[in-house]
Amino acid sequence: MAEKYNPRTIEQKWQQRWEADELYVARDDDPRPKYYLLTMLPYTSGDLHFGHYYPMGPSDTLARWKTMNGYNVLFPMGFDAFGLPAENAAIQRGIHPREWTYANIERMRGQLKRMGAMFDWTREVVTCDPEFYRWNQWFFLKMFERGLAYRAMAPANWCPQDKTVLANEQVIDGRCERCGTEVIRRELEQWFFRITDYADELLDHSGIDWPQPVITMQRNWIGRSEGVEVSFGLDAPVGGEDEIRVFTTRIDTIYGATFMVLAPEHRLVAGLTTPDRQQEVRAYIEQSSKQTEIERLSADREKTGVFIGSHCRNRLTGEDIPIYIGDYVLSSYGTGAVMGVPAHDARDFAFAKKYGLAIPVVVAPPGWDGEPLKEAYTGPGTMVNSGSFDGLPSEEGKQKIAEHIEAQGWGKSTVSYRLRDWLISRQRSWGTPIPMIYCETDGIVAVPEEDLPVILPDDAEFKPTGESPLARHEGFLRVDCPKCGRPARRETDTMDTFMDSNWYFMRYVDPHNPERPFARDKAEMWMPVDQYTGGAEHAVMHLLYARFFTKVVRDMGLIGFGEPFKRLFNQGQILGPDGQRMSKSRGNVVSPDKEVERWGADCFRAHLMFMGPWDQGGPFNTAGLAGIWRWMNRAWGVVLEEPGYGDADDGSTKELRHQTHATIKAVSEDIERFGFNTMLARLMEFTTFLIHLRDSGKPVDYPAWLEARDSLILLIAPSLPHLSEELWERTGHSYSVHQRSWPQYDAALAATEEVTLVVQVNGKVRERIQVPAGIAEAEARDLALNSPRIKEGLDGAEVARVVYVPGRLVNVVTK
RNA sequence: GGGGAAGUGUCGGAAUUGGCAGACGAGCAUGACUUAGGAUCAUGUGCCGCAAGGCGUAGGAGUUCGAGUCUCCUCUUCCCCACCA
Repeated sequence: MAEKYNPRTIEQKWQQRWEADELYVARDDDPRPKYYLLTMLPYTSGDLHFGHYYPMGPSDTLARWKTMNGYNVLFPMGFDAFGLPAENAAIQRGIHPREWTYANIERMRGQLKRMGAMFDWTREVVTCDPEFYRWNQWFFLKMFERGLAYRAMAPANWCPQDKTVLANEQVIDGRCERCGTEVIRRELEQWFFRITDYADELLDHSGIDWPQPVITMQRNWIGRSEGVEVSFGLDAPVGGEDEIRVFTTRIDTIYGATFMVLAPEHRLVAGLTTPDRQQEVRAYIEQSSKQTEIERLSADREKTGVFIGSHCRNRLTGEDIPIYIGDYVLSSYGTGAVMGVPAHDARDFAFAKKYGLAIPVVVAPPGWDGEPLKEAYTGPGTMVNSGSFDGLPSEEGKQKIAEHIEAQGWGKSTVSYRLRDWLISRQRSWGTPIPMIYCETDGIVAVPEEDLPVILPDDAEFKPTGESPLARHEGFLRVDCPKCGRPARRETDTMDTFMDSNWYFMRYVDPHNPERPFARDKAEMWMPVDQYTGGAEHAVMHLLYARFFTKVVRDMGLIGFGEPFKRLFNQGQILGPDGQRMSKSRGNVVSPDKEVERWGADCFRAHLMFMGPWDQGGPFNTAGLAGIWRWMNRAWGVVLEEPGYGDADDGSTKELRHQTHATIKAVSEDIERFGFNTMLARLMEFTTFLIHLRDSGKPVDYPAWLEARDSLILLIAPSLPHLSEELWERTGHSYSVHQRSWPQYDAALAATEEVTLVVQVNGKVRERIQVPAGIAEAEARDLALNSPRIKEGLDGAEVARVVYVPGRLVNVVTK
């Protein structure tokens, strides 16, 4: 009786040996073709949880499988370490965020190692390490030089009591989470990246193999719309401007524009407000400044607005229309002004109803009889009440009116994007300092490259005062102007942490380079990433920013490609046993550490893979774990306890070899398409087959058994790295199974010799006949038609036609 | 309101191009074994029916010799975005 399978001793033993032997260190000078497999790095929140385990097992399986297929695989890991949770934890515990973060990294690294993945830890990247974030600063300077980083006003959540900026998650029901004061939106000067310069290029996903839903979401996010920017005249110039510009995608409806709505923040509002309207307008603006994101979430909230006393001219109709302000108009989209066409826009319709404005129809719905509309008609139709354009189909009218407006010099066809420039300033202290200096004489001055990195101070005090520790840290704040040498002050804002994830994968190729973010030859050797895996929640933000940044780095001449990730895969999300997202407050958290301790890393990883398709996710259950456990023990047993060898009959040896090669084929195909659950099902079937053969008592052919047994070990190596290594050693092979080649199948042996021919009558299955795989059509038809059950089923009915699917099915259709 | 994904036994799920619905695993049932091991082995397990047979992939229609798969409508669930002019 062989020794029993004991994951605890085996897993620890091999993990130590692999590490000592540097088995998984990727070499730059390896002659094999490269394969860069990247898994999104974890945020250093504390413990490794299911959300981390679920993506890692399958990607490690891929990495090992690629290695066995002859690739020089780069499979790095790191830690996303900047961000608000560290600051909050620091305030709560009265320690520096660094301490908290590095302690978490220590623990998480240990947990990741315990998983037994082939991460190359020599390339670990930690984003809060000055050796990493100095290059964030360097890139920022380069972008500033290129005009891609600029400063502008932008609203932020502001707590008037604490005098601080709040992140969205710090605003609870419109109030500051600390002091409960009502939060207002306040304009602050902040830094932006000009991502809109790349909007059109970012819409182009050709040449990359990404899931269609992600591409669609990015396209919607960028939100390109074609329309016309057209101006409405003002009688008297206001602040030097004598018109109001609006953007519209429905220029065909302009004859129906009966009012104008400006965003409350629009620059012309003050000048256009008449004295008698001052009070009401001021009140409305103040109220809308208190609109928080949360309040704005309700789209079907009543549309409100205030007339500001002035009019502007619809140049096409020649009529003057009233000007309102309304908070449903956003200053950040289009021109911050909207022409109100109540008949053909649902919001404008509601607005006109509420304020008693006219609703003239200018695009007639099909079959319209001239009656007033009960709701806005937004579809195409025939132009009416539109001067010389009457009678045209509205699509054609769009074209004609646009031409007319351009000819008159009232506006032009243009493109508008939903995408806005990327606001990267964060009024936080646990992030990359923005390397800028403000000097009274020289204005905004960049920190000279040789002075990088601008280091986050170690001794900043984190106290719940609501004020940024950097702004209060004299040593950090005070600096001499690099240009004139006079006293100046540093920028105290830090960068959005998406800056880190923009390029961390580039740093992996050359993680310790002190001179550059990375050496060009190493970048060219490893990049772009061949396969990226991660959660779908990053479909737009991270994945769009990283694409943008890669194009910027390309335009800087540092790399020769513009797309960072050739293939993308989104794994699903793992939920608690109750189907809810796991969280401590719900009490449904299952600790992966405990499960690993109990069953071993191999078993736990395999179970997560077996639960269902990787892109699906779903509720975790421990029930099925036992199934994997049993299978692993059966595999252990069948490998180590041999059958009785001898002169086997031809049939059984042939069947054994067929099963072996068919399994290799199926497993290879499953892993290729990330079908880990079906891959494991195939391996279970193969294991059962081998056990039955061994226990049948019949003699088994020695070479065929060895082929089957070794194939089984090799096929489970990517998914059960420890168990396979142990079995490989115990069957007398030389270390390491993870350096062996993936088994190849013989197509002839893998092919089945006999198939089941399904015979139907009028689409209903009536008979199944075993036939040779290569059966000729005529023979199959004969067999089917002459089968007694079919004759019976036909019951004398006349055969109209016979459908034949080669090697599969005969369908007899009666009249 | 817009966009995306999905709905198959008791449960997780399987089903290359439309071609045997329910692989594999869990659970359950019966039996064997002899143990106290998260045992193992055998058999069974979609529903109705004694049976022959019929019915079955959220519901309804359609295309087709044939639909879990394709088309349309309805319902349900999950995710993302959200007044985009």
